[in-house]
Amino acid sequence: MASIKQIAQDIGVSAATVSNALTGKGRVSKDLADRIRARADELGYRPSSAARALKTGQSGILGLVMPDLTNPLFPRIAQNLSIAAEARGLGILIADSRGSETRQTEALQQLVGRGVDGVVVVPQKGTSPEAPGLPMVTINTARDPRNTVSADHIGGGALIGAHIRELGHSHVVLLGGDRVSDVQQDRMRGMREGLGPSVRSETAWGDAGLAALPGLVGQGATAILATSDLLALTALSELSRAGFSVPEDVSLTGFDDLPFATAMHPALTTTAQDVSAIAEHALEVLTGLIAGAERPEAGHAVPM
Amino acid sequence: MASIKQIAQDIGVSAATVSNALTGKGRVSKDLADRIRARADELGYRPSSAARALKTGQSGILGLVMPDLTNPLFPRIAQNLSIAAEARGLGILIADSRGSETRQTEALQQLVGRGVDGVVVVPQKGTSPEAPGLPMVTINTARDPRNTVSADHIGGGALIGAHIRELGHSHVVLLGGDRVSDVQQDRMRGMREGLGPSVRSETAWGDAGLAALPGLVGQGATAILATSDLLALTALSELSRAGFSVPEDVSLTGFDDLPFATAMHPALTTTAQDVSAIAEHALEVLTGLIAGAERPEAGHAVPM
DNA sequence: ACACACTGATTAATCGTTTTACCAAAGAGG
DNA sequence: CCTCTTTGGTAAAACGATTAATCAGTGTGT
Repeated sequence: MASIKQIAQDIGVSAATVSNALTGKGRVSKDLADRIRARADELGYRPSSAARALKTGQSGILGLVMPDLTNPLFPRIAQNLSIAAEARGLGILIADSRGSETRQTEALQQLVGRGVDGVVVVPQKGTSPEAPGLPMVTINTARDPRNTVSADHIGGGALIGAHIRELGHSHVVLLGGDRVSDVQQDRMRGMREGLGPSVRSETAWGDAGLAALPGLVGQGATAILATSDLLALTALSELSRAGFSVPEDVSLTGFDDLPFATAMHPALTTTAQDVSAIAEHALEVLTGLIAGAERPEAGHAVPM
Repeated sequence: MASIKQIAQDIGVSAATVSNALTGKGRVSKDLADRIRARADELGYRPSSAARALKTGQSGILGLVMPDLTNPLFPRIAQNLSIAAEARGLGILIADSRGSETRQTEALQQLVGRGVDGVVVVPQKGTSPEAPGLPMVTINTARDPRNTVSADHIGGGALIGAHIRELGHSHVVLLGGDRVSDVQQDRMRGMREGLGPSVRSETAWGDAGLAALPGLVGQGATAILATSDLLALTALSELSRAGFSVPEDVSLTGFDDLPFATAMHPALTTTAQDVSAIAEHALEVLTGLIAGAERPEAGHAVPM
């Protein structure tokens, strides 16, 4: 309600002086500046973000396009991005593309229309959207050419693979949810690397893969390596329905370290992304781009 | 980039006419309006939301204050609110208070500073925040006097209680996470109502309550009624660690119907909030308040 | 013919802030 | 005493859209 003009009148100076005093930019005497600030918080003054945005061309708001908020991993990313944004005095406008690619592009348009200064996109599986003339960073995986920053999914997969190999397994199943997901592809590739040539591994995808699990275990597979915790949970249910118990009859690993993974009994073997570091780096690059920096030539992978 | 002035010059009319043509408000001849619109999308014109907000005093953005995005229930609410907002042409700025009450008030301040038109608040357990002179709706539970809309937690609890009673249980444990949570209090109250006087029930809270579970089951309790799915999952882990199996030795129920509840085997008995209806009603009330309507005198409870 | 309504457009003010250019007064240096 | 620099401040023009007030024509009814 209270404007800069109000304060100016009260104190008896010009609006420009008030602006200078509050932002600390122009030249204002220490004493006067103090009086202005005092009056400002007496009135509970808040600068109009609309007016400021209009004049400066910067809204101080970033857009965030998420593939699906009901998948627990993404809110975690959103939360960390919002922490990182807050630390920089920026706000975050979240758009959910809810699984559809068309909604993803719509969301992007919407955000542009609302005047965000830049966008962070976690792309829909298998897509690589573009923002029309707007600073943008992508959080995906190394496989995506437009990727800006991501967890080192290959490295994380390798960790799990190696762990399983060291436990002495010699026949395992790699379980993926969706072939078109670059992230899952990279996790699988990493797992194979970690397992090495000595371990026999079979690959199973999606619902068909889930259904095939009991059979594969019957044929001697001693471990299931899922590409996500959610998938591991479903696999667990499928296995116990078929009469196999974990970890007695077969080992099971996940990916992402979702809250329920540790609450499960026995706790799911899993691996955690450093979501906070990813968010931090994403915003670092994005604020750089907004300030006019060059786009870094290569994506950055945060270790697991 | 392209402004209204740009279009006006190109066509050879005044800026006012362009504005009128595009918003459909003033009087513009059909023919001219068409030419203006055509030129507008040739240039890819997007009205500056900052300018519009400045002039009209409305940003078209709502604020959303969430207690903790890592709890899977809240992203679901956020998602549904964002759907409801989108349908009304509004954007949503999300702030996460991450479990702290001070951060909750900070977040509210921040949103106000960013010029949101109104806020939806899902309060921190046991708190009831206020927004300074801003339209606001609260999503909590009937117990909260400032509540605007909520699931019928009492009714939901009663459903579960009745279900358990009908199954023939005569000695059960009500398991809560945190006493200060109004929502959990109401769920418990509902459960007691549903169980009726014939069923003996004991109440257990928090970590101490979890630890006491095996003992209580040993003393003859045949069902555990948790106030949330997340809590039920932890209870499951605690029970199986103690050698009890679910549902053979003891029954277990949850609340919220989180995705993992159905993925568990056996599936967790649980109850679902109609989050979509809640979101819809919350925005209905909020947009009403923004338009100047009176605050409805009582909170609205969406049935389970 | 004359007042009158209607149509289609324009002018100009306004929202609140930032910012450039300018100005007055005061001290510094010669 | 005159010029030069520094300090502290103001005036005014933006930014891009909306909107009330106005105005020039063109029919219309009497």
